[in-house]
Amino acid sequence: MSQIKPRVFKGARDFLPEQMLHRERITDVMRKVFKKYGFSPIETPAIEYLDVLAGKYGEDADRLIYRLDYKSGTKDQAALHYDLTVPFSRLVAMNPDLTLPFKRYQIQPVWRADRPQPHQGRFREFYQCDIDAVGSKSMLIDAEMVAIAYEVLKTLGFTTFIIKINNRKILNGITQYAGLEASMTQEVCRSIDKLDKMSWDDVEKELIEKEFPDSSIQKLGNLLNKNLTLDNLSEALPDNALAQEGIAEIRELFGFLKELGVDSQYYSFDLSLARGLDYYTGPIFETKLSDQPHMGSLTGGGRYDQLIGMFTGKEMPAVGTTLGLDRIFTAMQQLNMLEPIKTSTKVLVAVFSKEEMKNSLQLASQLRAFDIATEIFPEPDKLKKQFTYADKKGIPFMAILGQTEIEENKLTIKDLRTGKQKLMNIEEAVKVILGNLTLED
RNA sequence: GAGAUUGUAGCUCAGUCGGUUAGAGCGUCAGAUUGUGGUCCUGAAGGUCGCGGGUUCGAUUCCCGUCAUUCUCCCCA
Repeated sequence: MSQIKPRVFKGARDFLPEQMLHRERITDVMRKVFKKYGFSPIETPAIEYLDVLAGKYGEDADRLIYRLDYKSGTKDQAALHYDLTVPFSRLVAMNPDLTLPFKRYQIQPVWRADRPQPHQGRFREFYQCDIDAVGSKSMLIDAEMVAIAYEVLKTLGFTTFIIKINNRKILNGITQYAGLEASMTQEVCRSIDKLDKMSWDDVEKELIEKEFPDSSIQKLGNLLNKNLTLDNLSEALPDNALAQEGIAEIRELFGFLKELGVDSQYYSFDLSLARGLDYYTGPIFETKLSDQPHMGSLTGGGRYDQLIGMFTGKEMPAVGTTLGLDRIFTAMQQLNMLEPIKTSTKVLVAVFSKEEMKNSLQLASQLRAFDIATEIFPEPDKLKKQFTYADKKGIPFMAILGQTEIEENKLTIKDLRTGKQKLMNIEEAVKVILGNLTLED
């Protein structure tokens, strides 16, 4: 018989319970925080018409969209969504009667056809956990994006992250100040972006290689060869309306962050942050781990006031951010933040014989009525085997209900972690399993 | 897309300066008084040495190609 070699698609992964339990916990934290700020869930199809997606992200990213063979080359060509922001914008365009501001969250996988790099948390299939709000230009919404990212990461136990904040308007202003075409912003940003890894001298060399005019490079150098604060930058560009507008926005945003109670050691203005996606128009943010520099950004987002207009012809302000589940999960693995766990079952009810099975089933029902995650061994078997099963799965308690217990109308509970066990009634057993009572010797 | 790295048991890796039956640890399974696991002991199963070709009396080992993997750059969640 011929066999097919089982394999997973490159850059995609299977998740076993020991991973999924953690991933679910992470998204549970997110959902809770998202809802706390008034965001409501939506979902959009994994598949979209190519023309909905194409031309929104920029040339490089467009190439990474997974196109589907189905009806290739026609207007109806399909593709897997590359992110959740563009499909969401499409949805907003198709639902003009949404009550504004509309705040939604969306947790779904997205697909990108680039080279996987697991160590950096880079995959072809990965989950984005998006929050976006449309219909308001208020910097308070932008601040909420940062506040939510902060709260989620903090709750998960991260201590070394930094949310970098910049503004597309400032970057455009700098390009303008350097006497370059607006279309060059992307290229300038690409070099500016490297300032967190390279010195200005090295970036300058690169700009020379890219054949930027000397005068422009010099002007860029004046701004970039030192770590500029927002105030320094403002003083350096007194006549640049674009940059000043961007600076004012960031100041307002920072003000809101302070009032929202976000600890200022976890965010900062960073001129070297230059997010590549084409659709950003205002503030942009990105989270890095200072002790995991190889790891890609954990979160990223920004304001995109023009994107929805590409579908409606009418400008509609919007801002959002995405929390990268796979990045967060991978970082937590690498930082040993995840306790090994294989199951959420709290107790395994042993089964002695066919006759005593109904007693075991009854006990299981009683325990479940107390919301205790209970498993029952599916058939009578040697106790040893049932213990081994519980031990391997990491189930903390065994409930033993044999002839002796049944006669006394009690049961034996054993804590597999300590090895202690005791004959008791059901009420007592519930307390022990829930951790409200400790087994004594 | 550019460069580098590695490919031997389910996993992590030894090893053969080219030579007969390729090893270990962990894991898996089965035993040691049929109401007690995780420690210990005994035993067992499990490998076309990535694939194709070349050199050779002989290749898992050397050479070429190929596929795959991982890492760095680029970019991103």
